[in-house]
Amino acid sequence: MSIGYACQTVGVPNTDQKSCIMKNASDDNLLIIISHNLTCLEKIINFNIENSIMLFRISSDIIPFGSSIAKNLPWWEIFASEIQAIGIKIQSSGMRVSMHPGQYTVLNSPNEDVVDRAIDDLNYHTKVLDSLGVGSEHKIVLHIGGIYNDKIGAINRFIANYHRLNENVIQRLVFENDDKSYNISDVLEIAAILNVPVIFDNLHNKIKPSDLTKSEGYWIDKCSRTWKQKDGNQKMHYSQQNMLKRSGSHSISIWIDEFMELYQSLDNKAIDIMLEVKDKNLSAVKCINCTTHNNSIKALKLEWSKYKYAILERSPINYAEIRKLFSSKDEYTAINFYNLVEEALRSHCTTENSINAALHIWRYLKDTLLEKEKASFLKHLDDYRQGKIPIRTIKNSLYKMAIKSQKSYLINSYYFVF
DNA sequence: CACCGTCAAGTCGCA
DNA sequence: TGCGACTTGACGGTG
Repeated sequence: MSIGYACQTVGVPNTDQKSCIMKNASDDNLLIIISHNLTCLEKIINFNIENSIMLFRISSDIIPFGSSIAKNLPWWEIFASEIQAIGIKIQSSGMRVSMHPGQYTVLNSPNEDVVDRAIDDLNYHTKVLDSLGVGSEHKIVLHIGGIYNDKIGAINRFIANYHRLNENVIQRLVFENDDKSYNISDVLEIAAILNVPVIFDNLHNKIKPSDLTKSEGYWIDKCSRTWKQKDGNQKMHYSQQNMLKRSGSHSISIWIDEFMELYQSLDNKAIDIMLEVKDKNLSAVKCINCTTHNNSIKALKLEWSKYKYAILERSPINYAEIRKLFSSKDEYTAINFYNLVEEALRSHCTTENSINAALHIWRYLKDTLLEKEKASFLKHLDDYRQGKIPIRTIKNSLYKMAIKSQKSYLINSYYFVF
């Protein structure tokens, strides 16, 4: 089983992709952005390897306007060596990557122009994966599309347009159930006709179920039969509803108890799980640590080093509780640890606790700083105490100081993420 | 540096 | 027929 995350990282320095608006999409500007984005992708892949994250979705925005304005800009030749180097890292580490055109790529539109653009978009996504040199188990995930008051007609059009796709696109294509139009049994029916693998998305299935009497396990098992040898392990998408937002919004983090219910229920643990969640790699590492038993103590202590100041800031009680957990000779589990982490992160910071955490970070930095920087920090702290500035301002300046002093222990801390 | 409107994309519900 | 909502993260401009 590999567990991964989509498109971007949280708390990993220098991995933020760039984009631009259409009016700035000159060849020169696009090349600058593409070069930057490829550098970011390489750093993300490095991070994934270092953290044993073996599943990752590459952002469709890696090449801005890749299926339109940049279509004839031969980025795959200009950056051939960079792309190849990234591809080698992916393959030699055993990582599996994928791409996922968004809701605006609609293959079954009655509008021919929209269909043409969808085909261009699928060609573009295929070009990215082909350029990396990765095999056909590195997939492109597509939704079926719209209904247009005639679902049968829309499905027939989808099938007809599917046959217009190039063979190299078809080799990578997989279909996913959505939360509005095509539920899991709709997708399985279409996929059976076209002999295409199916991704089961648990949250979409909760919002638009096909049959309330069937369990998630039932659909996962059905989907498993659509995956052939050349497609690699079965994949699914997993996410949880953010209870504070509208239906379909992804949760801030993957709450571990709920995830473990799914994990325990899986008959086939060889499935790969793509998490769709706001905290990205943080949840991926969490779920990996809770489902892997080798080196888990070492991995958990590393996690603790990253989470500790974010927790101190919110819940000194849980901070103490986790320290106790690690110092005890009793057996402790990753799940116990993450339950305490989650509980702390759901709490709010008091001014006093925020200052305390900031001072803990400050202790690591103050000896490396100039008098001017020290004075500035103390002034900031005073302004925060008086409610003149938000804690974010202090965190940002501490982060800059951590970068400047090359304190990797601090740079990697999730204190700066939350 | 913080804040917030805008941008891209296609569909669908509602005047 | 046309418009706004929906979604997403970064842009781009303001203060």
